Amino acid sequence: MTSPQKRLGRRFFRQEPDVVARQLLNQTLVHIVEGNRIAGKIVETEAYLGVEDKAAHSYGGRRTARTETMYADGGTCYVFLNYGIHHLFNVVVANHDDPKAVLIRAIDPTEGLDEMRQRRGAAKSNSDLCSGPGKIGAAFGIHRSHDAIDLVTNETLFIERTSAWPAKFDIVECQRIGIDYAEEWATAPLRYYVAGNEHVSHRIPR
DNA sequence: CCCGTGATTTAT
DNA sequence: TAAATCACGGGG
Repeated sequence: MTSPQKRLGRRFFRQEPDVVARQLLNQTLVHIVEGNRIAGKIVETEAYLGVEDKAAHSYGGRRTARTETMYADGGTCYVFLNYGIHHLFNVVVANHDDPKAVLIRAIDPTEGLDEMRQRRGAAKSNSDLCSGPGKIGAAFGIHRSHDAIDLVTNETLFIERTSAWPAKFDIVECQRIGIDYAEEWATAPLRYYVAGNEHVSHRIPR
């Protein structure tokens, strides 16, 4: 059962990306598929700062068919296909026409593990189900038809508040993954994860 | 470590 | 119209 007031609302998502990225840790992503709840706690995120950030799709104000969603209001979800295979789930933050986002990189799965396993196929252990952004897209059954959905009002895809702020756990900050092309932005400490959590993605930043 | 994958973007 | 790029993951 999902009470509407348990969900994260517009005010939460209309903050800056580094703030939302930190505060999303231990909140719960929910996707209802054919009446079943697929859910888990977010344990790793990355902030993408918008027009100034060379790692962001919206760098320099780039506005194309794909990046258009980044210009939507905070709370909209931005899903894009990466390397031709992986569907990456992001949350647009800040305000309309200010193209900032947070990438959800790892989740501690809590509900619907059997359905996740069916979609992930090869995955065996729980910590292999959602320990990376592409794995999350597969495990949660998220694809490009979910792009531009409003997480604040949508009936089947949303984020529930399961953690208070300030957080009662330690947060590790380090550089983001897979953006070596981004020059001085490649080393900015915009990746956040729950310290010691076994579900974070294991790739080491160089 | 290396490489598939294919839509999107950018260069001719 | 063609080429390059890429918020990754799986198998060695």
